[in-house]
Amino acid sequence: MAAKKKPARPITSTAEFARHVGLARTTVSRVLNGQPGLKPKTIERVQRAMDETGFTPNAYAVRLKGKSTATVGICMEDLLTPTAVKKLSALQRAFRMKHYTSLIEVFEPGQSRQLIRHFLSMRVEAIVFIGHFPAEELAQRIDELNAHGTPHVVIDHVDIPSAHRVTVDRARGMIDVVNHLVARGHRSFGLLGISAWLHGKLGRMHGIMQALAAHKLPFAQCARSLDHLHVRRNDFEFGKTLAASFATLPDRPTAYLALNDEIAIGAMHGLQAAGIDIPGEAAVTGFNNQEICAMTRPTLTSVDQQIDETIRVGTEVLLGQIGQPPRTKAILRTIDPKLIIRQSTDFTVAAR
Amino acid sequence: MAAKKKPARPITSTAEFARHVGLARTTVSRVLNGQPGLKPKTIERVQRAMDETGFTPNAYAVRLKGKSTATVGICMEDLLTPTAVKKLSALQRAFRMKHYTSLIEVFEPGQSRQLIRHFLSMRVEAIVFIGHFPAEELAQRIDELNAHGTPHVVIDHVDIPSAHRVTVDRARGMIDVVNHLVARGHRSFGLLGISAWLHGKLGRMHGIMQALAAHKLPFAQCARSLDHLHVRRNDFEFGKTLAASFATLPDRPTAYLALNDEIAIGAMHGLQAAGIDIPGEAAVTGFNNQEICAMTRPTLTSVDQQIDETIRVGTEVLLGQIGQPPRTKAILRTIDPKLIIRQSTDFTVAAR
DNA sequence: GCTTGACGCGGACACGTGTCCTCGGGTGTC
DNA sequence: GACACCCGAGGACACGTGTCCGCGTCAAGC
Repeated sequence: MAAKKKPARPITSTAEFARHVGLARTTVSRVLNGQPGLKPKTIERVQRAMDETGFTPNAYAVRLKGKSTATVGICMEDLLTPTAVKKLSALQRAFRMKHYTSLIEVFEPGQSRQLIRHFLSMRVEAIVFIGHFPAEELAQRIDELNAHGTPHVVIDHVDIPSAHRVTVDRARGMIDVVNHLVARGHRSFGLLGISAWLHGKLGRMHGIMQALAAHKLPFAQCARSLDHLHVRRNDFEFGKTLAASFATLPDRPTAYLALNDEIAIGAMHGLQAAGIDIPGEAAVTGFNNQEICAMTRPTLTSVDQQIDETIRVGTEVLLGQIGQPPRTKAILRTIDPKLIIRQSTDFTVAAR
Repeated sequence: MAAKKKPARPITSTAEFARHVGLARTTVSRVLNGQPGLKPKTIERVQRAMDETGFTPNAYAVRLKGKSTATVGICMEDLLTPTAVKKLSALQRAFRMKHYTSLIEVFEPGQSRQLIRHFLSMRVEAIVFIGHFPAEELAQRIDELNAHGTPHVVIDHVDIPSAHRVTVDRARGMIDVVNHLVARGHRSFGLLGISAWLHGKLGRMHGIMQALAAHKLPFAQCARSLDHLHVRRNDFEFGKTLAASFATLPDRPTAYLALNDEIAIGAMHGLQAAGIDIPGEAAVTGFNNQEICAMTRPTLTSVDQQIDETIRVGTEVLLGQIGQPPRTKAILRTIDPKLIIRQSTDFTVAAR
């Protein structure tokens, strides 16, 4: 097709390329940048030579000279959390649509300073954080960005007051969950991986307490956690282990609220292994509404994060800062989640 | 902490920064590049000023001048396939360890040429492809890279003869699966999403045929596919739909081999919904051995891709090309998968 | 007081590009 | 044949950095 020859050394500069085509360097440059006043035949000659030689202008030289880099940095908690990666995917697509290039890197505790410096040295126009991070370390990075005047937005991690944040309202999600379970007759709740340190008023715990209070159910008596018995993780095994512990309790709860779908599915597995029927003897809820929720036995009630909406708002917040004077007040936008009811809670408990 | 002041405009050049510190630009540059012959006190003065001002040298200017960009391009099929993202995660970590920066982009059919040009303009030292792509389009890109002299490696996609490739031996995986199922007494097999167009000798179909032949089981009579009845996808729903179709057959197979775990789990769901017991009345196998396999009911027998090993070999192949004369012969390295047996196949069928 | 280093200064060049400018050659028009 | 006009050539500068080199300054050692 295009590239037939094997140039021992590829052409690396416009000057060299222009010599190869038999034109002046400036002429080639004007073709590449679409300037007017050129004979169509000349343009076509350059195009063809580019295809043949595979020459590409050095982006570093272009960006050095040019005003804008059209680049954003994306800092990920990790690349293994499915929902975080989904957000990354949506975000990267959104930026590509707007002709921004994304630099994607993973936040390593203790190394974040270097990472941000790398982004800044690449002259990114903005930085996005996706996921949960060590709070004080992130807060330092945000303060530095604010001082530096680089726009940013933090998605999901909510307890950095000085940061612009976009997050699903997890409290709202848990309120919906609790209301649903209470309506099904449940009065005792096991918490799987949900702790009070999770993000204040928008956190899950806050929603649970608020909802229980609205139903005049005293939290201390109704809700129970066994997280402290095991090493905290966010995967199937953790849920399974927790469920095994709950199964041994004489007065075990009838409903189980998990931090995420993985823990919920693990918990279902653990409860079922102990001979407990779901949803007949125990209800279980997840969080994130991953596709797998519709494929478990029973299918899993879960809370949908509305990722597309989150990313839409996130890019809006970010692009709204570019080219604007720095905002004095931090932005906080919340997204309403959506409860998806499935079989794992589809059983009404007889009132005691 | 570090950044207290709010400079209206951040410092953008070493010259400006040097003026701010009260040193010569060259002196600052020598500090930044760790050259000898500097008073410790001077070094410390520069360090402190960097922390205070948040100044970072312009990477574009540095890379323009410097010899090596220490950058690799990673071209992903998408960011939604869990196993592909796992490979990305491992690969990015591996490169970071070797002080390479990764540029991560998604392959869009029809846009791949622009993408590779972008990588080349960023002067990447090598390019990795992860996943499955439109074959002829990828082949063109590989030819261009070969002509250009840019090292590459393709992970997973195997039917590009001119490309350096690393892949798990999927045929080997299916041979293990079939042997296992035959040993359990199965003689009839339903194929879920597995087609002959999948990659020749290393493809799944080839392994299945080879294994059946070894057991003197005629493929045409033993294996059956209903893929053509539905729109091909790779998710849970596709498996569920296929299973529903198989369930209606009077002489349905006793074992089901799925393209991946998602289809397998969907199929289990579909079969169970039709009242078919697993593994009592039907065996199901997946591929990829994702964590979820241990959490389904029953747990799912699957084939582990050995991702870490794949990535290890992949980086080895890639780094072996950098700085070397281009190889005349394409490299093909295969990784042996590992069958993980679980409940979904744990039942021995009575011989007919 | 003189010599000798140690250390920092500042000029110079190169990297590859975009853009502006002047200039010249070719073409078409009347 | 004279004129204007179009289009490309080529010189110049700037972008921010790394590096080399000669020069000045300051302090310590004799």
